[in-house]
Amino acid sequence: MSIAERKGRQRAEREQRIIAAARLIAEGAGWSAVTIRRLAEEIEYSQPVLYSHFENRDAIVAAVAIEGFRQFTTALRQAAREATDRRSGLECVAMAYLGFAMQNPALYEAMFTLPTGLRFAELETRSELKDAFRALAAVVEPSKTDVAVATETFWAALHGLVELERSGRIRRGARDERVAFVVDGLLGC
Amino acid sequence: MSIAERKGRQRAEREQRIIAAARLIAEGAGWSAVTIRRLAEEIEYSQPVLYSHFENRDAIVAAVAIEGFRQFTTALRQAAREATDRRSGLECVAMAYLGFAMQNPALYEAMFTLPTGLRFAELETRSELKDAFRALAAVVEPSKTDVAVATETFWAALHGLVELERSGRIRRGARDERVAFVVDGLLGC
DNA sequence: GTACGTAATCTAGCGTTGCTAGTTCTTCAA
DNA sequence: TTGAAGAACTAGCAACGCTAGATTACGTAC
Repeated sequence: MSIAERKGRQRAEREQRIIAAARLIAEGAGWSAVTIRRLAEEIEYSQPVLYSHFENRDAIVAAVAIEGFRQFTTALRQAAREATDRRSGLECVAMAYLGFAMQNPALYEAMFTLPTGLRFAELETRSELKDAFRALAAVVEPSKTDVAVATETFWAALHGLVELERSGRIRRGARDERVAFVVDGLLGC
Repeated sequence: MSIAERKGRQRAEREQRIIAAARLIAEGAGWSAVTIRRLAEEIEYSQPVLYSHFENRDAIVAAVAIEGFRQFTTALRQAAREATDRRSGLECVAMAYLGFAMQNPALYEAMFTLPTGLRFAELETRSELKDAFRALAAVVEPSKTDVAVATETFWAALHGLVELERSGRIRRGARDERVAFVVDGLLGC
């Protein structure tokens, strides 16, 4: 059995190399630079090999996105741990959210903007995606109103801030004030 | 001069036909179906003709987006006119915002997601884009805090709700509750 | 009315993309 | 040693954005 095990291990390693290469290229030159040919060259295999790992290009983006959600959840949980009270909990998580998105723009794009075919808000939703939502819900939790609604709205506000700031639709620089505004709004309810 | 005028008129008409075709195809089959070849076929001219009107494909998307912003501003202003008090003003505009995005998904995508090279939050920002922001600011206006910050945050929350709802990341159906949540937050500040 | 020069338009094709059919090579068990 | 099964490669298809160069249409001057 050890031969089969070795093969499986090598295959998994190669798959990881594909995902890592995709993420690296995307972060350096944008997702349009992530082509099958470029990835094949990077892992030193021919193009059809990639299709034995992933159904199509979107599936590669999806794999990067899943990895991103794991890292994202970790970042949010750590931020929540540094908080002292409810207000600072919301603030820390909000700033961690924006920081993550700004420091990993291509990763965030894979997670939220690019077509990946990932399922959300459904039964078949992958655990990585549910965990991210729960990490947000954790700091919203002690709320009088519906926690699900509050978390969804909190999430939407943060996602909107990310997208509008990154596309230059709102001013750079007033980020702290806007976050404070969101937190105040949430605390008032 | 009338010959030159006629030519200019016909040229402008053809440009409008390109924009209309792009929008129609995008709304029916997604932006990936909007190819230069397809547009050329639609207006019954060869492909290079399109490049005498627009620098590249992105410029066509941008033209659709500009048209979208005009229509968008009109919709927001009309919604604001139907309001009786501050709360209903925010609610009406918020619902009009979400309604517009959901009824014209491809148009909204051109306006906010696709690369168009449009300038925002700058001196050279086109009037159509500034007008949309002002229509939002109008209902936020009677606020104690910084109106710019409040408007940007309001906008971000609405944009986030659109994107998360459309990509299926938050539940369908609880839209009204989330809008109420946003409005409550804004009124509390 | 005719010839000419400019402007408008088209044909054809380049380089790149995602993806795949068909072939060759490698590996392992009998 | 040999033959089957699996793994990987070569080569190429159709479609994409975009453009150089040939061709046609048209307004103007004689």
